[in-house]
Amino acid sequence: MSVATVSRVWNEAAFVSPETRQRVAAVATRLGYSPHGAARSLITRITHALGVLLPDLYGEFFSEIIRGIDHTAQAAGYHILVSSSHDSKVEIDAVLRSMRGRVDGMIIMSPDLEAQRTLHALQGSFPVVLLNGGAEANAFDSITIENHEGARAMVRHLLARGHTRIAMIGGPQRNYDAAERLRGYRTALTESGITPDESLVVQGDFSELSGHRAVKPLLELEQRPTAIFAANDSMAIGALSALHERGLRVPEDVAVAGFDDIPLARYMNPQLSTVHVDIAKLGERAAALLLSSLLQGARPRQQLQLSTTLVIRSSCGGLVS
Amino acid sequence: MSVATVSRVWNEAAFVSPETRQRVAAVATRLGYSPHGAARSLITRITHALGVLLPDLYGEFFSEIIRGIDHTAQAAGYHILVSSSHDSKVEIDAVLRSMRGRVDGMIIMSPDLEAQRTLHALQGSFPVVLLNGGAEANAFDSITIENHEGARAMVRHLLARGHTRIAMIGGPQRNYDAAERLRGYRTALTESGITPDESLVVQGDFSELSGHRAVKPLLELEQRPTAIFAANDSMAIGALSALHERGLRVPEDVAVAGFDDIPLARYMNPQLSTVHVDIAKLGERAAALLLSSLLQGARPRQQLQLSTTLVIRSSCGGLVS
DNA sequence: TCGATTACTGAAATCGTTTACAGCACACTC
DNA sequence: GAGTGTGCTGTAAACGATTTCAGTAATCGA
Repeated sequence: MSVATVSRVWNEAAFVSPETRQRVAAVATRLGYSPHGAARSLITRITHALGVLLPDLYGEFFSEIIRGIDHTAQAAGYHILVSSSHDSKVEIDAVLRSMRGRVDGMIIMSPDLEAQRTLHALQGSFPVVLLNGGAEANAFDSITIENHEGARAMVRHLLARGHTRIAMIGGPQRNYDAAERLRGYRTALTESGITPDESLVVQGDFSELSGHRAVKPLLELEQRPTAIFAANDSMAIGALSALHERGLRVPEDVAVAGFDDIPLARYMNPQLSTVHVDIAKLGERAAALLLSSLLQGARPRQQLQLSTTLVIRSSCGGLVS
Repeated sequence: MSVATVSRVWNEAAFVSPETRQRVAAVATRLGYSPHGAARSLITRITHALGVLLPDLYGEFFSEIIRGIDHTAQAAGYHILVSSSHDSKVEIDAVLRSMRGRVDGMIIMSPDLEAQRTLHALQGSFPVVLLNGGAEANAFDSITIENHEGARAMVRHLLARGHTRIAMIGGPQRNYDAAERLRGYRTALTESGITPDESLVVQGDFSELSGHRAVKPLLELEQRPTAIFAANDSMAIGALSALHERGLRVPEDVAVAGFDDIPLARYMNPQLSTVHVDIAKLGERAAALLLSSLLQGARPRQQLQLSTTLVIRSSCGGLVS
């Protein structure tokens, strides 16, 4: 019984007589044999694994992304190899190197604008899908959220409700999504003839704590804002709790809105108005994009945009009457 | 220039003259060379990857677990290969097989009591750490949460606050954690001379929605409960929102408590009392346990228990005065 | 000057598969 | 009965690294 025959049985390929097939199968189960992944990948050049590079694994946003990626990957028989928290060029390089030969392609989310440049060198050498990639997006397959449109729509809604002093809690500096959302905020304001007041923009870092902290300076302004728009839900939730602690009612005293629509947004009290992003779908689409480029081989680059929808709940006072 | 020399340069092993080292390094960067993972693993029998099997990737609990695992794994130069949602024996087998030769060891979380039996066969063949494994736990390295103690402590606190009709929203059937928490609830009741009333126990599935739904039957009881203890925070949050919708005040009308202390618990309104579990640490410990068994080789099996602490916030009325 | 030691480099086996190719029996055709 | 398929199985060469062992040149001591 040669190894070749065993291999053929295992792959259900070529002509193998039923009896040998039986015999091999029997021995295999008896010995508890299963093929060695690394050895197979070595010769077939297929690993059945997708690399996933994320900036961080904190919070529901990333949990949802991973869930989405894993969902479609698994359906296609792929595993995912996760690595997180890589912003600097050196780190990204290291991860990329250590994943060589272990994955068939990569999904890279690196909203840090600096790190984007690192990716430039990668171009074409290796199947890559960029998630929320900024400038470099069109050099790769990529998928992004309609950040600008989403933020603009939310601010327009707040304006329609009569708010004129709308504050924004921004995201981390150098973060692509954050920058786009801020831009959308400014667009909406100027479109309705309001000059953005820079004292109304406080910088956060997408964490609940930073949202909590951002409230103080805003309330100390001479002219208090009547609405606060946070660049993501976590910060909006932080802001919500800070407002409660100060005895301010939401939405009566201050309206609050977020961005992302993480699962818990609707369970807040008051329920959080936000810009809905189907985060899991973002992951699913990214995985699908990568898989299609793996299976189809060369094809023109694709740039996808995931649309957002406004979800008006009670934290901003409900629908415009 | 032979491949052997290149290998030596790359591994910084043995004697290589500085000049050759230079030359190799130069050519390597010029060609953008980096070693092939699968090929290395094949001969060294080291993959520098940890397999992670989770029942599901939904919610903050799992996101925190992954974060914890990834954190220590990454510090040790390991990646993690994730696979989710495997309850049936067939699925678990398939994943285990497909990971052979791709990972050095596995962290398996499979709270489903049925699936546990599947693992039995694995024993000893392969480094495995069980996360919250029930019956099979002592056949492997394992780490569990003090579910029973945590639940007991919380119910005792509610009793101390004068509640006598305490309802419980339980977790999925056949789930080890859920079963232990329920057991702790019953222990606390009987310890203080109260016979557990089965009509006060509603089954959920750890999701927010199920927590939300569980409230209705409880409020329709002739003798309403004055406190609701949910087997996890997600369900507690669901219950909270259901109570608000019905115009009931928390904690004045009904006290609510959860289990896990997910990051958002403290941002709820009212802030959620809960049993604190350092979830990320659970993941970290599991990874550390696995890594230590990989590096140290044979050593006696270890069983760890992660302790819990009571976090009393306002949703159950605060501290006992 | 010669052998021994040292410092480095190369040849070749190895890991566990896949796969092209060759080989072998048997049946079929002419 | 010779030639030609057909159906199956085995041999051996990959894949890209690591590692043992042997080989070579330079250095050293006597």
